Amino acid sequence: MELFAAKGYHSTSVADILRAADANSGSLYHYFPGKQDVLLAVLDTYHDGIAEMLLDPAWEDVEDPIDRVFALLGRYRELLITSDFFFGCPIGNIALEIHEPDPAVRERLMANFSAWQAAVRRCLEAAAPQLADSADAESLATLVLALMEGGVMLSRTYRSAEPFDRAVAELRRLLTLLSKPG
Amino acid sequence: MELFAAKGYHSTSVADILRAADANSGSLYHYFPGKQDVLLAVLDTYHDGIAEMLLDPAWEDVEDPIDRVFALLGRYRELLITSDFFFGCPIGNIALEIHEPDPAVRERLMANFSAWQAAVRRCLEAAAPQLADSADAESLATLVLALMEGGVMLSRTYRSAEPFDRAVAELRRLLTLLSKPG
DNA sequence: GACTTGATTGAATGATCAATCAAGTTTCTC
DNA sequence: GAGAAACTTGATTGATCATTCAATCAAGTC
Repeated sequence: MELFAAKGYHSTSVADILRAADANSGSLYHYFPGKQDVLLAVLDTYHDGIAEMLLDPAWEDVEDPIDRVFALLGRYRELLITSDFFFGCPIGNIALEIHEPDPAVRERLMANFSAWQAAVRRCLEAAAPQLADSADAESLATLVLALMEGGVMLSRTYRSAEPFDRAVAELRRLLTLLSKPG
Repeated sequence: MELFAAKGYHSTSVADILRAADANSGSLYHYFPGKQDVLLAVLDTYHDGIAEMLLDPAWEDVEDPIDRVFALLGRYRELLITSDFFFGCPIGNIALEIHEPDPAVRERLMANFSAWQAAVRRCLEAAAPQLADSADAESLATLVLALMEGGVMLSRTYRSAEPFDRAVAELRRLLTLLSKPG
């Protein structure tokens, strides 16, 4: 079902899904009204599994909230490297691929983005004591998400971790500058 | 020819192109070997016209190099708003849409990204006297590009300028923190 | 053991796609 | 102005797409 992540929505034919699932078209259309509903189910699965599939593994050995932000970003870096820059962020891919998204699709995309961003925001709120009072967790979390999506896009295009690493390095610098002295 | 920006590459059929160009299929295939070569020509046009079409208009009344960075970002914000969040960054769209890009396509995408980033880098280099010595123009320019692409992606999905504005606000903060005191 | 229900099969459908090509028209060349 | 080259036309092709559907099958239920 993670074909959409690899090939995108439009480029993944129903035949591809059937082959991957080892099923027949009739079966698919018995369970799903159409191809888009398969996408909805995939997006819901992502959303429901963000903790178990993404956050928990990334944060297993990381306690410090700021380190957790970078551990999360590290997951995406790792995915880029190990897939030879083939896989990026599945949500981001679909978000840019579907240009006039159905309300149901857009709703799921937003929910996924929001859940990711909320996880980062909670980290930054937990790190509030270490940060300058003027630091805005919500706004910073948006920056982290935008930077991750953009960084993944660039690194995938260049087939090099360098753009991603540079963007993350500058985020590190921002958070360092926002750290309370002492 | 800017259909690709609106609908993306795959979603733009050759028939769409023909209708927009008021031409027939035979004419198109007289000038282009195939659909992908139309995309290459569009990407080259973007690349060749980045100064006249994007940078010059954005910077007409802006001299300060840091202000120019934000004026450039403001262009994308404006495009989002005026198109009712329909248009984003055409290069970013295609970069994420084409998952296994032909080398010729990928080369053009990289060239477009690099030209954009170089323009920002030159601004930051011109602003070097105002900035802390440790500021890295190349790395910061990558951050600006990633942030723009990610911010546009989010704002398009949410159909709200808020994510874009938040990411830009945090960039502003970073550059403020990097400014030399006095 | 007759009947119902839900799941599965895979060929068929019709739409759409990029690309082709033979026939026609314009423009250029001398 | 004749002939060649460049360009245009639009119907056509074959591939691929999402979707449908009549049929078969397996597992309960009374």
